[in-house]
Amino acid sequence: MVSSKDVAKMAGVSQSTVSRVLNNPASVKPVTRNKVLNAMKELSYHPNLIARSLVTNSTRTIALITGTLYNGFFVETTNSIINLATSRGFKTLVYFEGAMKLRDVFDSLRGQKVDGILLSSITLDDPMFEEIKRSQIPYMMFNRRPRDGGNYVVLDNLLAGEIITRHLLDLGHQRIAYISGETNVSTFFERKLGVQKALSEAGTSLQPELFHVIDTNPTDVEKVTLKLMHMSQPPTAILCATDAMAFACMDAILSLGLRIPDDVSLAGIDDISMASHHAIQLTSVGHHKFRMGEIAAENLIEMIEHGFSPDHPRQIVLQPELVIRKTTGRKK
Amino acid sequence: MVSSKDVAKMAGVSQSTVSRVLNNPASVKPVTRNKVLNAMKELSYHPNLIARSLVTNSTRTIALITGTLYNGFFVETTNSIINLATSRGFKTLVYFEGAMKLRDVFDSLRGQKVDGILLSSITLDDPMFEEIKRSQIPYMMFNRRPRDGGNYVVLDNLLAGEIITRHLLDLGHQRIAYISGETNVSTFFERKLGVQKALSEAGTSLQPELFHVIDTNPTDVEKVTLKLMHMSQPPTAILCATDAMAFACMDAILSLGLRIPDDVSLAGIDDISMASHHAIQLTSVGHHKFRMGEIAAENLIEMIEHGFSPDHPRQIVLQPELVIRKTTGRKK
DNA sequence: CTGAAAGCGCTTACAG
DNA sequence: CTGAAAGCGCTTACAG
Repeated sequence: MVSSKDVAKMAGVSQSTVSRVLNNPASVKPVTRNKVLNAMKELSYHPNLIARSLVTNSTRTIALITGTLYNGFFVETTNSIINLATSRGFKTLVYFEGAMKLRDVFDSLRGQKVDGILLSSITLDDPMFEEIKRSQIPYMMFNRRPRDGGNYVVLDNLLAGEIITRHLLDLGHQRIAYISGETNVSTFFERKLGVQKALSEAGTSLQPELFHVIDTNPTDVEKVTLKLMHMSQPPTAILCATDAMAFACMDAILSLGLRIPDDVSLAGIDDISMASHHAIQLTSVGHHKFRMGEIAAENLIEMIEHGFSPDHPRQIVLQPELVIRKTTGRKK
Repeated sequence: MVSSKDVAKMAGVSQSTVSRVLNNPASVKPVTRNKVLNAMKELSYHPNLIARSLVTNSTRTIALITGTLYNGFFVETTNSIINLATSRGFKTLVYFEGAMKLRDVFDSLRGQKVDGILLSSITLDDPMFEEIKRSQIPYMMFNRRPRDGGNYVVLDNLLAGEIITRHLLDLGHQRIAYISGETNVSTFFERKLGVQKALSEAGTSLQPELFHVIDTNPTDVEKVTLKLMHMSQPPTAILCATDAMAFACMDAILSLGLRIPDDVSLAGIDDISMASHHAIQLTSVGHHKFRMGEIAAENLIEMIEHGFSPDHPRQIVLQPELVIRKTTGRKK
């Protein structure tokens, strides 16, 4: 491998000068600079970024710890995060939730000297939150947040749950099923609170046989959907805690030969882009245009470049918007 | 930051010994080893992987250069690639096609000392291909390949194009439109060849007014679909070169109030998982079960760990399977 | 504007 | 089984 020492020798200068033309070209005389530049080209020299990182203690790399791409929401955030990071000259190391324990990912990240961390994968009372704060590495959580404190950008999930439930109530639905993910996660915890709030304001409540907390994978959603629709008195509307779950739910409903919304109304939360496809037309509530991924990445990079104080956390809450499409209808 | 020197001091041993308990614990006496281990825990020591990489010349990191996640095909490969890499102890640096020039990505990768490269983003006559080979970095291409040579895993795209076209011909369609991506990319080049082959075997050919080569983004697909359906004599079937394009095409057809397949048949290529959703039911041809992403990652890691010879390239061609769903029907 | 020297935090022969 | 020394390829004061 050709090193800056080789370039220096060929150009007849010192290694320091080679380093300068790389990092502060204005500080070296044009004639010298050109000699160095030519030697670099001649030897097709590529500076060893590892060596540079060791001394500068910066890698221009961020880590993204995200929920699975089988959830279209994370496809969108992953896409915008990586694109934004790239445009700002950062590389992105991607980790999927569940493939490794958060604690191991985090230990590895410390050794790797990433400049910042973006994560969606944190539970309400996650013990890792303290460690992350203690590590002093700039971080930004998105979509989910710990019970209190920290830097994050999230949807107003309580309001989202409330709005979408009220929409179903307004259509005359009384038997509303709610399929949720585990409530040790802020999104599911808060969305459920919103659902309950809207129901109680309507003088009713979440009925135990219509409320299911499950793993969010398509198979489990399908199973519980079949169970619901096979009840002696099935729900007239099903609300899923995410659009990704609503897609799986829709798949199961249609597989039964039932029609949406004629036989059962269906709604989701997140308003991901596939929801607007003409073959889907899912009623949902979300924040599509606010670009949560970009907000997260932008704030993180600002913290990396301009410093941050733990005393002034960045807490951004996006307002949800109801988007009524074709999967919800008046109760017959 | 606490370094191995601090650990050594606290444990009363040399830095070499600290390094040994990390890399070859069996070679150090249990008593000594425990003293070191305790010191590490006490100081909550995390070895600096950057420093290690500088001397071992290995980063346990691979780079993935992939097409956009707005194409569901790449969602699936990205997901399986990162999961497989993680399970083998590799980190994954992700780059999206288009966000940076391939040449810049590649220059950056050299400096970063990634252990291997996985890329879908290469054109038939891409000048970068020579550079990649010359760099000696293990690499594996997937989905697309250069005109000749190299390590890759691809679908038999010609056969795929042929099979799906024959399916449409068998249903009695004669006015078959074909919407393709740029043919300087192997997938589109070969799929088109397959389409032409099937048509010519049926005594017909690709008619210029029904053949469109466009950028694969949804907006352009929708535009060309509208143009097609507004012809005085519209096609009775539309074939899209990828499922992702077919989804956009479907969206446009449905927005016109037309029914699929009653008014027009629609088919794609890739057989991505969303194609089987009951609200979509897209007829397609692909290799779903062969897990292209995993094959690519597995081969790359094998090359990294056991070496590779440019004289024996790894060239894997997956056989396509036709999956007839609900979007294609007999010509009326 | 440029060079010599030290140092970033590891690993790796080498010697004992 | 363990330690002292050198070195990986850069950058960064410091001096001139």
